[in-house]
Amino acid sequence: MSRASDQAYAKIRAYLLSGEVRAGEQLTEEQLSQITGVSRTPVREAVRRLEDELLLVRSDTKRLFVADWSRDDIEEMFTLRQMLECHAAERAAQRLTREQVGALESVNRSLKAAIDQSPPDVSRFLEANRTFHEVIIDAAHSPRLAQLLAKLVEAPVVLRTARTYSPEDLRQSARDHDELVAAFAARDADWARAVMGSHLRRAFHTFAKTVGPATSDAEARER
Amino acid sequence: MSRASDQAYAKIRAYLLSGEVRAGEQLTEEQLSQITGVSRTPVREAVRRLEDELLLVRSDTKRLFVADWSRDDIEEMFTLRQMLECHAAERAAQRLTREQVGALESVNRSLKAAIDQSPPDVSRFLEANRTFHEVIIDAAHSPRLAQLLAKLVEAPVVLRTARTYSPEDLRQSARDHDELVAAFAARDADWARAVMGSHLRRAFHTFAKTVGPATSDAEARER
DNA sequence: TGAGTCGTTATTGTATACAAATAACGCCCG
DNA sequence: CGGGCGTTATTTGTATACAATAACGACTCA
Repeated sequence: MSRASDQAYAKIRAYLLSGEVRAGEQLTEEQLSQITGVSRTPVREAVRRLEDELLLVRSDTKRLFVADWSRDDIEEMFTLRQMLECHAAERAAQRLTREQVGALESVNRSLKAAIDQSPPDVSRFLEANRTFHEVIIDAAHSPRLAQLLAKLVEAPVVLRTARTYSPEDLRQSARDHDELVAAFAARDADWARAVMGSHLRRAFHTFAKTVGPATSDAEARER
Repeated sequence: MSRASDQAYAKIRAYLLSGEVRAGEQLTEEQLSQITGVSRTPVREAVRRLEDELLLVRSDTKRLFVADWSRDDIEEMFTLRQMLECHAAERAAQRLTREQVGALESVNRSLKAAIDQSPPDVSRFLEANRTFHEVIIDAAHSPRLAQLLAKLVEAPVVLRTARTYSPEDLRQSARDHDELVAAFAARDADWARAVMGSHLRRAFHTFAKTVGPATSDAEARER
């Protein structure tokens, strides 16, 4: 993408995740233009991307607000991600080359190395994790699937960056990845799908523990 | 949305579907600005939406081209839509109110009326069909799911508008809808999912008949 | 002849000024 | 004192000029 609008995108995103701004708060393009140091034109471009990722939302009259993700929103997002990424794993199992499986192994070695440091290198872990899932999605050879998933994956990954992971959570992730690699090496699509499913569903619960309890549809409607 | 950029969006879309322009052809923002009668600023906004819907694509150097949907692209899209819309049907079965089920029945009556005209009123059929699926997606109470589906549904529906449907295809659609209503009335999520699955998969084949034969991954790579 | 480089033209990206729409405020009237 | 209404201020939307970048073609030098 273009230089200024990319820069704007990155800065606004960082700003949203920094905690300096509360969910539901109004922002103006002018403000963001000052924060990012570029004019409103690229800011508007960046804002549209962030709207698409649901980090920003617009009121019915086009005013801009920081999105407010409830626990239900997050669960919904994980559910959709699981559905799509299980499909990706299934397709990938039928299409991954030997080299790509090797690449997955290598990425996962890096992921484990990040865990084994003390303290664990969380950002390196997240990076390796991201790459691992990316290779699978690429191997699924489904550009639209990749595009849909990109949207879903972005939001929570970033919300997550600030969170603390228990070493056990990290190790379990690594074990899941190992099992995925085994399923891929065996070209067993069902196995791959199943492992991916439990991997992501567990990730949701790990994530949800720090957010709060579930609400029923009826309760949700009251808000 | 805003007046000029909406107008630009509608006009460009109509232009793309009119057949005046070939797949793969390059377009410039300037051209589109002249066609739509608005300046490049709202054109750029419209173009972004159309890129998102994959009716336009950009080269690596940001030049703009008319997207070229292969049969494989279309199949991929239908597969994803099926996955998501089956999920929507399942959720809707657990959430639809009596009134909403009544609304579905009513919409489907209108759909049948459109078929029974001679000649069948295809645009009325498409409109009723669209509404029918919309009610279901709404009832699934999953805004992100709705958002993802909106993207997938848009492209083929519009490509389709010019096509001819056989009366038998239309009647089969109506029967599927009837069965979906029955599944919803019985609150049987599995049934609803299954019917939705076959409904959409058949729609794909009906659609694909007019496009051409499938290609293997290997053949696809050669292009 | 063919690859590489420079200059020209076409196209996209950004800044800015202004127009339109919307919210906020205060005023008047009941 | 409260509610509707008009005015002002804020915010988003659009047009336009200019800057940056990429494609194209001609020319040069092996």
